[in-house]
Amino acid sequence: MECDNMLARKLQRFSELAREDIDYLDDVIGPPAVLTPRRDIIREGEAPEDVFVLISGLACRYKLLRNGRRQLVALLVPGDLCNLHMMVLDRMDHSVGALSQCLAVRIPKRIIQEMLQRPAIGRALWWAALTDEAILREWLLSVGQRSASERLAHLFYEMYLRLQAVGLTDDNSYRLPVTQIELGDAMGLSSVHINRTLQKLRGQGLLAFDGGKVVILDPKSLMTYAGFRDDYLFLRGGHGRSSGAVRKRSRVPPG
Amino acid sequence: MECDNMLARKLQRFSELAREDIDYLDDVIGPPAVLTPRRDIIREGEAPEDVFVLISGLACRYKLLRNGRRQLVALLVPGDLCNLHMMVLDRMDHSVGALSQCLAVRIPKRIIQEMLQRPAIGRALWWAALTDEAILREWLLSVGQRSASERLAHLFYEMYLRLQAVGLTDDNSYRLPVTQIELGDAMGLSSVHINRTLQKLRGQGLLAFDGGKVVILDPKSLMTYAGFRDDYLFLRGGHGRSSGAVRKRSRVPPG
DNA sequence: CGTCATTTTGAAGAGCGTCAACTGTAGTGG
DNA sequence: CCACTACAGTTGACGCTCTTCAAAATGACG
Repeated sequence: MECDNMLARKLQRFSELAREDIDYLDDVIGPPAVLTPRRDIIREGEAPEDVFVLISGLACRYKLLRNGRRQLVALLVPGDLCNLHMMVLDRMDHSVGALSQCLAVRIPKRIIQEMLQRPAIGRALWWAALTDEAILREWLLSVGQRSASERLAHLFYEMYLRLQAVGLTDDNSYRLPVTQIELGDAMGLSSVHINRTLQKLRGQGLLAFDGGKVVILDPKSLMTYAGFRDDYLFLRGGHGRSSGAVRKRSRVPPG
Repeated sequence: MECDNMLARKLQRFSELAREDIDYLDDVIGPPAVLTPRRDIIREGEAPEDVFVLISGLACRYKLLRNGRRQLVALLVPGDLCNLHMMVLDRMDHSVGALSQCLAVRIPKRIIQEMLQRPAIGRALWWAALTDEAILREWLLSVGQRSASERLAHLFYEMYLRLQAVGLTDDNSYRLPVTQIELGDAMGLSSVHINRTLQKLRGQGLLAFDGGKVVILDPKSLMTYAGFRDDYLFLRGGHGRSSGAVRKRSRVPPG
C-alpha cells in the first residue's frame, strides 16, 4: 500500500484527476500515524484540528447509548476519510475507532478547505460524502428489514466489493479483522445470534468467517440470498439495472 | 410559509448569508409545484435534471426490498433538499415520496453547481448534507439498539425539534401526517406493534399521537425516556454537553 | 501453565411479527 | 339516504426470531 496516494486513488474512483491535482494531494499529505487496534481515533463531542484518512487497516464509526449498547454505523476501509465532517461541523456526532492496527494520515482542516476550492477535488469529496451516506441508508434498510442471515450475507458481500475496489481481496476471500461481538454491534444483533447465524450461512455453503478471514464460497448464490444490488456503492462502471421492485406493504401508489 | 426563501432560511441556520447571496437564492428559485400525497417525487434509479426543495408538507426517503418490505430512511420537512445527490451522482440510490400534500420548488442542476461556487452557500450545502447524514446515523442507532417505545419516543422528539426549527410547532404539539403503517416502515416495526407501543406511551403520559397530530405531553420526561441528546441535529446554539456515556458491551478501551 | 478474551453451546423466555377479525370513518355511486 | 368499497386503526391469539443468562470450550499470549 503506497501511503501517499491512497487518498488520490480513492478520489479518482469518482473521476480522473489532473496531474497537478494529484501532485497537490501528494504534497499535502504528511507521514502516517500508527493506530493501536481497539482504540478510539476520534471521540464523539470532540473537534479535532485535522482530518484523518485511513491508509491501511479497518476502522469503524460508532455511537453509544447510556446503557452501554453500541451501534457501529460504518466500517472504514483504506482510502476512507474519517472525519470530513469537521470541515463544516463544530464537533463529532459519533466516534471513530480502530478495529485492527491502522495507519492514518492527518490533513489540517485548512488544507481541506483548499482542496474544496479545486473543482475536481471538491467534487470528488462530495462524491465520497454522498456515497458514505448511501451506504448508511443501505445499512438502515438491512437492520430495519432484513433477517439476521440476510443482514450478515449482505454485509459480507458489501465488504467484498468495497475491499475489492481498493485491491484488498484475494480471489474470493478477504481479511475482516472483527470479532463476532463487533459484528453484532454492527448489525443490531447479539453476538450469540451472530455465532449461530454464521454457522447457518456456512452450512448453506454461502460463506465462511473464521479468525477474521471471510471466504465467499458461492458469490452468485450469496448475492441472490442477500438480495444484493451494488447500485448504492457507486463503483466505477457499476451502473445498476432499473429496479423492478415490487411493493406489498408500501402504500405509495405507482405515481 | 413564504415559498421563495424557505431554502435561504434553511441555509442560514448554518450561518448568516450576505444580502447578495440571499438575493441570488431568491432569483434562482422558480414557482413551486404541488405534489399529491402518497406519490413518488423521485424514484430509485432515476436521474432527475432538477433538485427539489421541499417548501411545505412532509415527505420521506425510502428503500424497497424485492419482497415488498419498505424502510423509510429519512423524513423531509420544509426547507430540506430532496436530491442534492444528483449534483454529483448519476442516479438515485433511493426514492423520495410525498407523505402529505407538498409544495416543492425545482432548481436546475446547473444552478446548484453555481451555488457551490459561492463559498457561503457552498459551505451551507455541505452543512445540510452532513447533518442529514448525522440524522441517518441516529436512526440507525435507534433501529439497531433501542426498544420499540424508545425508538418512537426518540423519533417524535426529533421531529418536534426539527419542526420547531422551521416554525411548524404549536406550543407542545405539531402535525405529523403519517399513518401507523408508515411509522412502522420508518422504525423497522410492524404497524400492529406501533399501535400497541403508541398506547403504552400515551398511557405513560409521555406523548399522544392521533389523526396525524402529535402532542408532547411531558417534554422533559420524554427526552429522558428516549435518551435524547440534540447534539446530532446541529441546531443553532444547541451545543451538546460532553457525553458522559458509559460502555458495557463495547470493547474499545478508553484510548 | 494460567489468564484473558472470544467462541460455542444449551436452555428459557421476551419482544415483536403474523394472521385474522372487527371497528370506525370517509368516499363513491345508486 | 343507503349500500358498497377501501383503508387506517384496533384487538386477540399464537408463535417465531432473537435475547439473555450461564457455562464450557477454544485459542492467544505472557
